[in-house]
Amino acid sequence: MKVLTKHTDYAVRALISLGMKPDGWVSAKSVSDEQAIPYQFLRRIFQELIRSGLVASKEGAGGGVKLARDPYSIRVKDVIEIFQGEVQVSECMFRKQLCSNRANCVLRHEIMRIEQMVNEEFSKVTVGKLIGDLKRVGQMKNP
Amino acid sequence: MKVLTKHTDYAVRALISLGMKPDGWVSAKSVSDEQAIPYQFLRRIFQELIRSGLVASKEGAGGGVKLARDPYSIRVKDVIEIFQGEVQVSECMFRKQLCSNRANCVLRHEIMRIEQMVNEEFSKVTVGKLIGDLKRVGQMKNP
DNA sequence: TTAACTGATACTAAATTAGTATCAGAAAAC
DNA sequence: GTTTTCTGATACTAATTTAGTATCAGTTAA
Repeated sequence: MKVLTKHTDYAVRALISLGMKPDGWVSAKSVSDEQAIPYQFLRRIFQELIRSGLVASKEGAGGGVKLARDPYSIRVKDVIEIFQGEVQVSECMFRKQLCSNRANCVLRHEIMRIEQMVNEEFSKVTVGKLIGDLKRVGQMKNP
Repeated sequence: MKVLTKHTDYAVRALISLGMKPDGWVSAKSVSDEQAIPYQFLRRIFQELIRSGLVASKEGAGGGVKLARDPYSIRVKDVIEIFQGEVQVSECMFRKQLCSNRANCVLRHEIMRIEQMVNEEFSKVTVGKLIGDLKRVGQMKNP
């Protein structure tokens, strides 16, 4: 069971990459090269991130992208929701077939509890925190 | 982001259904009808559960399936692993590209921590527990 | 011997994920 | 003022996973 898709994976890595170069515009091409992410794929990922307000862009030569917000305000949870939708443990288990009373269903609470916990965990991890960790350990491949 | 697939969803519901009728063999057909799970799909799900040792089967008329183990020993985590493989947050994020030293990577620990937490949560939920909850609330549709 | 079952396996369809390609237009550089 | 470097938008294909169907063989009880 793979929780995160390539979209999310690449997006987080791209955001970290941007967050480590806070001055000026960075081209999608350079991020693509640095992180070994297919260029056209990354372009579309950036477009989503721009639409969602996490990234700002500037057209034309000398343009590019950069973080639009404080790295510590960008949570992995936000990125997941952009590319994979809200975290849902199961669309229907214990909801359609088994429960007649959704509001008070004990099982639903069980499932919701796990959903909430997963969400909380992914909320705790921010791009800023990841950059901090990376700098502390000094393991970023191409800084 | 949907964490559980239909395979897992149906399997858990089928296991609950079996767990609520502990005496004798139950046909796949009756579980299919009761839980509104497509018959042939459910057949294949049972075959997996049988191979994995969670369910026992008996061929021929009067045969069918039943739980092979104590319902409290069957964890949702086990079912997930049968149909969706091990819980993995991300195959490669921070593993291939960013980390030069896997063993000591702080980020890897971050991800691993979430993986472990998810696994623990799904381990806490057993078929027996779910049946207990259901009985307590009396909300199983077709008991 | 027939009806009710599982065992095994091959197959199709739909949805999601991953990746590519192309054209238009903006801005800087020359 | 044209060329180069960039994003905006969008259409497209390929691969993989998920979901579901169909069929035949063999077993057991009535």
